[in-house]
Amino acid sequence: MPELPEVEVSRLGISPHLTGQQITQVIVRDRRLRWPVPASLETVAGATIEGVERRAKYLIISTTKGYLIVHLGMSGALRVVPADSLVVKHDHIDLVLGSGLCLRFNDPRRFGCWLFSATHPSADHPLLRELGPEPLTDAFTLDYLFNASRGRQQAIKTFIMDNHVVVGVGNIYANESLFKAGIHPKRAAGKVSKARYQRLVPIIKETLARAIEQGGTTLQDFTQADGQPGYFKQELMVYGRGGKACMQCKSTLKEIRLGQRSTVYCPQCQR
DNA sequence: AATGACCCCTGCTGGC
DNA sequence: TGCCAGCAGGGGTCAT
Repeated sequence: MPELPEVEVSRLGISPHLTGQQITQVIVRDRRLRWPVPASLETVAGATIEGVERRAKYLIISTTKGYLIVHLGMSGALRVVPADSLVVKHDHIDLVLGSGLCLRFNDPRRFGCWLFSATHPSADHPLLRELGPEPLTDAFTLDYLFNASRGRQQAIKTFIMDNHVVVGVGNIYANESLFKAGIHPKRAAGKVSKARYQRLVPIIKETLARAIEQGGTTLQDFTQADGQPGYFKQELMVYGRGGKACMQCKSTLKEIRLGQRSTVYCPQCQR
């Protein structure tokens, strides 16, 4: 679920309910997340929320008493619900708000995290300080990506999924973007021509941006008890379609593993 | 420095 | 129907 678009959609969905609200209570039901939830998390009780930002797939909740760093991992979800809503399995954390609502975190696999930072984490926190540029900003350019790729033997797919290179390109969008750009996922990043990066960079931006727009469906369902949308499934050209026909040339799509992740491509369209 | 393997965890699917 | 292997949208850490 949480690709960059989903995280951004979550941010847009929760931000209006959080900003300006006082945190009346912090409820931690299970501390066993990616890292143990620190006791310092509870110190934001009584603080007022100033805003919610996103950096890569991290959400940063700014409060008058410090910053919360939230990651959804593979299966995490954030919802704004009435504070007395029935707690279900895997509801690990609540931020109870003065409005009577609460921000509720559910995460079956517990790969997500909730951490506290006294200072703004984007520049100095170990998890955030080494991150590459945001793909949807002007910092992510053809020249940047091309220069970063020179000398790299690594497969281009793992290269564009590397958060040091560019953040937020998850497995789905790496597959889809390389297909649209006509680039074979195993090709060495350093051997892809500048002309092909010139195609790839805007394709990554467009693919992510459109998915955020589609995430609007999730946004509408946001306060409902459960919304399990499959809204970009119908747009996927290769992801999850191994063995099926290429939508462009009808060749059989190949599925391989690259960096422990399923990788699907068209051997005809992608070189 | 760069690269790849491994692991964290639960839930779902597909094969037998 | 039940059981089990394999896989899942992330990413930090460690060994090479």
